[in-house]
Amino acid sequence: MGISQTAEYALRAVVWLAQNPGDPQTTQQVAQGTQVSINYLPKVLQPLGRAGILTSQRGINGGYTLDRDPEELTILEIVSCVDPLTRIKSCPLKLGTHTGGLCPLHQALDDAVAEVEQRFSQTTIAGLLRKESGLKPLCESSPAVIPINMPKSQN
Amino acid sequence: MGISQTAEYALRAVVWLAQNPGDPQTTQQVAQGTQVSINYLPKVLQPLGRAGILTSQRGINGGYTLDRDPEELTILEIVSCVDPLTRIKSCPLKLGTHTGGLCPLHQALDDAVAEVEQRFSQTTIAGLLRKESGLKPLCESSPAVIPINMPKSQN
DNA sequence: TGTATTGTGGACATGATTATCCTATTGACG
DNA sequence: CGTCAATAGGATAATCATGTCCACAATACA
Repeated sequence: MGISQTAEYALRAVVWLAQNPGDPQTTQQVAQGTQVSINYLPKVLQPLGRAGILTSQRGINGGYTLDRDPEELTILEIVSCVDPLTRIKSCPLKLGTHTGGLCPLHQALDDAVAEVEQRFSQTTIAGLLRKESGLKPLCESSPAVIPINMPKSQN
Repeated sequence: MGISQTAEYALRAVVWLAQNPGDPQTTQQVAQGTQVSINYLPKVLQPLGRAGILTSQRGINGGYTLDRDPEELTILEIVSCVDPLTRIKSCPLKLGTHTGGLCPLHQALDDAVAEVEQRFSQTTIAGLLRKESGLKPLCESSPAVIPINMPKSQN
């Protein structure tokens, strides 16, 4: 169990955009910077666009731009766009309709999810960028070196 | 994002077995009690058997028996058998080999997983059974009513 | 107005998870 | 030893997440 690939990719991309404020980043730029497949990345970013988290612009000098203040943008919002946390609202055994709470097992499980939700809602993108852990957010300060003789369309 | 179906099923089954200590429960009994498909349940329980959490006995009067003290058996152990939490050990972008820690993003994500792991390691099956929340762990105190004219092989 | 650049969206391929079913094997008991 | 009850394990299907590719639409710029 863990975070999905898609959510991982979305977070990486948003961090990348936050690190490059103001100038639109093409799919290729984001893909290289975040090590996400250039083919898959657009699929990941589209929901973020629809949610108003980023803006996409076609044509020359187009690309993706972060459309939200990183100080106000949380990990939770991004994750929710592409792979929402699933809280347990009612006992998954569809036995007699009990309107009360959850049984102890599912309460414990949901508590864990609630805890994660809480954490994610308190972690902003700006917070990540501020953090000085020796490492910049995406592990390297400069884009990956592009191998020479790079075949077509790899990320 | 959430817990996998398989892990859910495993937890339900273990709770069921803990509620029926001492007498082996057949696949059918567990499946009915936990509302898990009778076809899939054995697949879920096998890893638990190999891990020594439960014992399976074939033949007449056979079935599954919990082989561990519920006081010492945690949710984490069960989940780990069938769908382990994936901690982030090193930055998933395989850029330059940095032996340091994680970058802030992945540190934040791993912290969340660590928190869940911690919770799960502190929640014992016996603890769930003790809890008096009005509901018994599997939401009902008695097995589900079996519909008459039940077609073959449904759980 | 034309052309190069860039994201959009759909069709399709691949892989993992979830689920079903069938045969083999084990064990108890007469 | 034979028979019935029960799990083990493999083959297969169905579904969803992930990933690839291509034709199209939009945008900037000359």
